[in-house]
Amino acid sequence: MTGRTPLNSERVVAGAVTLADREGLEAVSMRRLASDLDVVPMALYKHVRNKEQLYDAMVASIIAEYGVAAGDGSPKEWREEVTRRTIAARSAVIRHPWARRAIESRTTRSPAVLGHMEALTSALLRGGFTPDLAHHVMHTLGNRIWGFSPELFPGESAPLDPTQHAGILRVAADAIERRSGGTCDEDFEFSFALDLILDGAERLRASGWRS
Amino acid sequence: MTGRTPLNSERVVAGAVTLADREGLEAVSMRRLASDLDVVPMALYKHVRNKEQLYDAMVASIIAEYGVAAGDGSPKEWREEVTRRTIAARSAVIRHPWARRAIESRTTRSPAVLGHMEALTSALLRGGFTPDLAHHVMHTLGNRIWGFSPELFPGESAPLDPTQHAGILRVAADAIERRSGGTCDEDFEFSFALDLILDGAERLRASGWRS
DNA sequence: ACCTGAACACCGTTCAAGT
DNA sequence: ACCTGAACACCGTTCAAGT
Repeated sequence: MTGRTPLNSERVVAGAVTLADREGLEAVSMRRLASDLDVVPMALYKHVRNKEQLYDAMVASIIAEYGVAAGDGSPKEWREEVTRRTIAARSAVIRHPWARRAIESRTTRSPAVLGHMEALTSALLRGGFTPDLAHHVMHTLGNRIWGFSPELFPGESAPLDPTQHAGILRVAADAIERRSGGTCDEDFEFSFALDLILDGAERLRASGWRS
Repeated sequence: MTGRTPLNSERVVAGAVTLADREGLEAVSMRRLASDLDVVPMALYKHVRNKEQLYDAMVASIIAEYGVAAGDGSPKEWREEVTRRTIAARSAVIRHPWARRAIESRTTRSPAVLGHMEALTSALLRGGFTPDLAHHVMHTLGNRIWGFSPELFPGESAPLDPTQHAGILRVAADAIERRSGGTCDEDFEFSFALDLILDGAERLRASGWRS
């Protein structure tokens, strides 16, 4: 009964992704994954060199989802292209909450990573940006190109009580929480930031910016 | 000889920071820290509840450096204030390379975290931003308020060879690496992004932006 | 009352012994 | 040649036994 379906790297990686989706990244240990796959721990080492390389493969499989979600139809106007791919990345990262930490922990430039960066860069170049300016704009977009919405305000759940935090101003607490406008809408924040940055980029491009 | 200087929470946290500075965050284990402090592992639990709380304390001690580095003199014009504090944060994070991962792993809103957010928010409010717009601008600055410069291009060391990556365009590879302008200057990228975002913020403020 | 050695339930990975 | 149980060197944390 053990090993009915023979193990291969795809099954290993898919198992790791499923496990991370269900119980978080910290649940993904070689031993636990092996037991989920009904296999002895050592068997995994036939298909992945070590745990680091397993993480690499998990990240690659998530980034592959970016392109799929982006549709990849006919080439669009640069701004639409950048927006579409970035939002696609964001939706993949939202589907796999562990992906953010996993992506940030990687230090190797995988083909998947490069492919995504090239798609965005090419859109900017086609849109008339110089290589220099395109590079700076990519940096300004920063982690947002990976679909990360900076979680500025960890633990949003508990309301911020100024009386509990010595000296914090009521008006500042309100601004931090944006209590006036109800709860903070992450989708809105993401596209607000994207628009502000792309507006700035377009302005620099149009004015012929040089370093 | 063991326990010559009696242990206290400050010594525990300082020891953890030193250890992380020297050997990285992953070297900070309760057992290893205990042995560095010439103490039995269990002794640490008298001063920190568990490892999570030790991380909390390490992060708090780093964020405390932000304010120190920022000088905290007389109140400045909003843009100078935001820039100064953000750069101060960046320099602290550069001094402690593990800090970024540690800060991002925290989920509780500590007084140190709140204090930094309040200082930035207050500067914006004093500068004439509405609480709403101040909130959105904070989101747009994103992780940069913690001094993180998004490491877009992991493994920058090895030059990007287009012939090794199927289909990547030479011109895109150049833009990604910015080979034309020499190596990528992280300091320049950080202040370029900061300026672009603060320019955009100021424009929205001046035009009386409303959602 | 305080302190701590041993134990528990885990890790990632190696390696030698078994088929 | 392949597979894998046991082992190694670690974890964080608990707990009971010793002073």
